[in-house]
Amino acid sequence: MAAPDPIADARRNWEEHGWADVAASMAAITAIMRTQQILLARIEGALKPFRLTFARYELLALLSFARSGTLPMNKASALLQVHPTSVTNAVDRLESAGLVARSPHPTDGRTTLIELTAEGRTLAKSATAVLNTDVFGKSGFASEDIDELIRILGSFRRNAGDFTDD
Amino acid sequence: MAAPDPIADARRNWEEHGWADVAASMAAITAIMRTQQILLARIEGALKPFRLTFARYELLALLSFARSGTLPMNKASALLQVHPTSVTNAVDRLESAGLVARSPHPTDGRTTLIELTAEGRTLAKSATAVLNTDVFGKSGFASEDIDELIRILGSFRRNAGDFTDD
DNA sequence: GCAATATACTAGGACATCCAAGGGTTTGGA
DNA sequence: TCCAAACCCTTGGATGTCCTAGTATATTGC
Repeated sequence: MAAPDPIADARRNWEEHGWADVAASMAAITAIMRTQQILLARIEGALKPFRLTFARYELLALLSFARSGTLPMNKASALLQVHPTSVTNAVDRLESAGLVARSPHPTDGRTTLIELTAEGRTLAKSATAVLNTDVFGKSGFASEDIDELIRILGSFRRNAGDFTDD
Repeated sequence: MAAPDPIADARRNWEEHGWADVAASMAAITAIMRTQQILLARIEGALKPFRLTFARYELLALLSFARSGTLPMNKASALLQVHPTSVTNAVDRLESAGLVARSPHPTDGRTTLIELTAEGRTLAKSATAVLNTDVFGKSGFASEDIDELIRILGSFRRNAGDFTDD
């Protein structure tokens, strides 16, 4: 009836095959991968009733916090840290659902602005409430561990060039 | 020239909109998502010369550690913690590349065994060496932080039902 | 022994991500 | 002024993941 930890198994395999020096690092990275998978599944589950995926939700949330309620596509791509084509894809679907609208940039003909519709704003608010209550509010992390995670992962991301201190 | 941290921005937004109680949790979870994205990109980059993706590499590595060099599809699905159709997909491509082979289970007609070919075993070994040297060996995590991550994420995964202590 | 239930794998479809390439718009240096 | 380089978005293609069926094989219970 035992359900052993596949990551602990992998670590043992690494150690037994001459890679003991990187076994812990491998285990930590694999654990991050798996944790992300679990969290993403929870998030997608919470968003399902809203007919939203996490990618689309993130875009809606980003727009809802923008002062003007609009953002250029490339800005959204940079802030969400995803490929521009992923934003195109998300906007296509959100636009079909009537949650956002595209409009040309007033002065730069290359740029397209994304704008939240009233319906999009309402849905973003509802989805955020559910996400906060059902996922973030019940993450399963101890609160000291949350601070540790933010510190460790923040250090990693800064080191990876994800952002710089101004 | 500042490149502020998008996650810190999001956390501020959360706090300013009445969700201060879950803002830290949101930030930690978002950081996990982003860290996974960065790590996955590194891994895929390291595997590119081998014409392998991470999903396919994981399957090869798993097979290379199996005593007999073979595993039933359902076993692989359970150990990799992915959907059975994902394994079907990976095996299809690995089989096309001549790295694994399917064979019927000797006693259970429902089951298909995946077997590593000689070529697959060689490639797995080379890819592992590169991954260990270029990714796991240069993760960018402090070694005390690696232990912390393993502890925190291990606790989370156990809590999430990912595994049980025997 | 045979029908009902359970298990294993695969086919088809929806989504998301990235890369490569193409067409339109701006910008900046000759 | 004018054209090349830079920038922005979209299309098309490859992968991967999951879900929902559907087919085939095993196991169970009466």
